[in-house]
Amino acid sequence: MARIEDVARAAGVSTATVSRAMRGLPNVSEATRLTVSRVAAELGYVVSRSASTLASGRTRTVAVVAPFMERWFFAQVIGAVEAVLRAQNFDALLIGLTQPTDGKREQFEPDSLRGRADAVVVLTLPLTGHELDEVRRLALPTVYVGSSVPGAMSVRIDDVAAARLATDHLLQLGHTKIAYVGGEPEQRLNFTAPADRRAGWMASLAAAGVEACAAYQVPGQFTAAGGLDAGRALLALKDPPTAVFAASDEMAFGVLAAAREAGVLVPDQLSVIGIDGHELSELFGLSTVEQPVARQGALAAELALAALGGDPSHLHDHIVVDVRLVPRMSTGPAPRTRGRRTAVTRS
Amino acid sequence: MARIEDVARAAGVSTATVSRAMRGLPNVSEATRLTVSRVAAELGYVVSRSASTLASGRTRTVAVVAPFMERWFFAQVIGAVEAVLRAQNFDALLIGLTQPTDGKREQFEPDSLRGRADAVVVLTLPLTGHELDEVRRLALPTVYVGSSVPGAMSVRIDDVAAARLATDHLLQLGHTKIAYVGGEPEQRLNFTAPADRRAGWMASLAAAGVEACAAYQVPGQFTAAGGLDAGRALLALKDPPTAVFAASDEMAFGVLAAAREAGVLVPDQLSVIGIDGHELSELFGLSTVEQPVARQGALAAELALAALGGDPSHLHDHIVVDVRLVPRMSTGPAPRTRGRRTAVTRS
DNA sequence: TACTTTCCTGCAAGCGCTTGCAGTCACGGG
DNA sequence: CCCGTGACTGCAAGCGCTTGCAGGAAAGTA
Repeated sequence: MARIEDVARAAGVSTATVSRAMRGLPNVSEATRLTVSRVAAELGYVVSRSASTLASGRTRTVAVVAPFMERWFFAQVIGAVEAVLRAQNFDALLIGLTQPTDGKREQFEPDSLRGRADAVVVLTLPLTGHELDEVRRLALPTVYVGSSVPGAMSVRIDDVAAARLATDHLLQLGHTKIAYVGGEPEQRLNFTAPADRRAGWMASLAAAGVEACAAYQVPGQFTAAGGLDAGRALLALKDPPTAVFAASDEMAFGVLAAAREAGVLVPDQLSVIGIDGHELSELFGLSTVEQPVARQGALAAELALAALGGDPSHLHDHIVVDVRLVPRMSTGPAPRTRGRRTAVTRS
Repeated sequence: MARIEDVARAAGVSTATVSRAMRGLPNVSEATRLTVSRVAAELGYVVSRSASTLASGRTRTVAVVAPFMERWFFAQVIGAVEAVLRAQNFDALLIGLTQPTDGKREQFEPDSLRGRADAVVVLTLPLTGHELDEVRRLALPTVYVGSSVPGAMSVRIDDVAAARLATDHLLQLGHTKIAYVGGEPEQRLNFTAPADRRAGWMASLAAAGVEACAAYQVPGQFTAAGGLDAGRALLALKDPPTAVFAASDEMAFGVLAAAREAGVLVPDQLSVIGIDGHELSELFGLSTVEQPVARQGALAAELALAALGGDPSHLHDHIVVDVRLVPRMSTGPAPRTRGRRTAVTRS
């Protein structure tokens, strides 16, 4: 393939000039720039990323670190990040942290990013303190999505407020037996979403003078399958809740399925609300607290690029985007009857 | 950061030996290898990817090209590809082809991959002939997922057979008014899934002696929203179908929503089946033709790695993975009554 | 006219690895 | 005792760009 030298020779200038012309640096005359880019195009010249990186120290690559990129939220965010990066001719290097079967998450090796990325976008990830330190030590612009870490940038929603919004909605409908389906109790340093959402649920209940029964607190792994299990467990209780607040729409779908399975009518006998604004929540009539998912990804990418562009003004931004309650048919007034519910079996 | 020279000096060997030792090449004594790796670890030495790439011409990177990485199928595949690559210490470079608002897909520039990836995995993508040629010209191992291209490797399902399977299922239930919700009629060279699935549908009907009514053929953009529109259109017909075969589960969800919206009972008045095996299809009782999505991604990555490993035996593999029919509650016997259906409104 | 400035451009020294080729050393066979 | 063999290791020439510095021409100033 054509090298910069070929272009230089063909254009009758030095490689230095070609380099500068190709990158739009200011100290190149317009005439020269035109010649160079024409010649480059003719020769099909493409700058060698590795050579350019080696020489300049810049990679034009942003690492996107995410667990479970299969999940809706992550896929949306990654898509948005990638789009913004691509528009600026930056590359997105995907770093997935798949959970091996032994249950322990694969160790994240921030060191391996050294020299491979100019910035890092970390999606809601239960990092250990050690890992956080390592990321910090990389000294790369870093932006967290879905959680905030001191000293880095972040984009997120107010999880506590979002959870309160959802729970308040249920309270206003007259519910008092409100369950929470969330993540693992595990407390990783910056994996605050599950804890925060639970906190919001508790705060909301407390403000209404309702007791947060421990049995109404069920883990759902943030997956639909987990939500299904959680829903089953809740509906099997002696005194089942009349409403469920799931910390994600995917878990809420699981709860809906559990209800259908048990012949429990939604929303007549059970109200369900989630958080996310999942594409399918509208179709399935799931009430939810919608968050701007793609926008968070785009913002994260923009923050990273701004930092790379040398703009230091956002280096400590902690952007909190707004959420909004979207009531749909999965939430309704609390049932009047106080007695045991009768399971109604369909089909 | 530590350079290879620092390690060499500290270990008392040449950089050449360090380089070989770090990569596990055979011609290094075990003792030396141990010393080198110990010293490297102590110094926190990390090989510079760019220098190594520049010198060797190998990038240890596989480009993953995908449209809409937000969609379920793509997210799953990408996740699987990434996991396999990471396990072999390869990087996944995400190349998204977002559709700009003007409707035309962003031009894919295979040339830009030159020198940035050792192999390419292309996910079901409506490439133009020109783009296909360019990819071919890259002379990199290329594997297509979801479609096959002559001269490259591929992993896919038999779309025609999958569609027949779905349609046959409906026929066996006694349906004859079977609609097809698919993609755009647009015929891109290797974007054969929509056409193939439609062909399967037609073949199945033909084999059963049932006419494939043109009005029963509706585009659904392969999205839930598109499926909703399609479902609405079908249900608004003078003579609506009693069954719908959607070319993807996401579209099928849309059809289900349309039915609910119209008060049409599933499966009593309308049967719906999709293709995919979407995570939520089980929860929502959607009958489907399940395909091993993650496995296709993993296979694709493995093919790419095998080719990079110098194994030429798979260079022209066209792997076709099996699908299986998973009947659920969204499909049932065709309604007996031949007259107009009465819309039943719930809630 | 002589001297700054301003603008462009070229020189050449790297950036940090990889690898073909040429040793070096210890051994065993002739 | 000499030499062929293996098994390692080191030399040094790149890989294809970027960039600090210096040179040279054109334009402005005195």
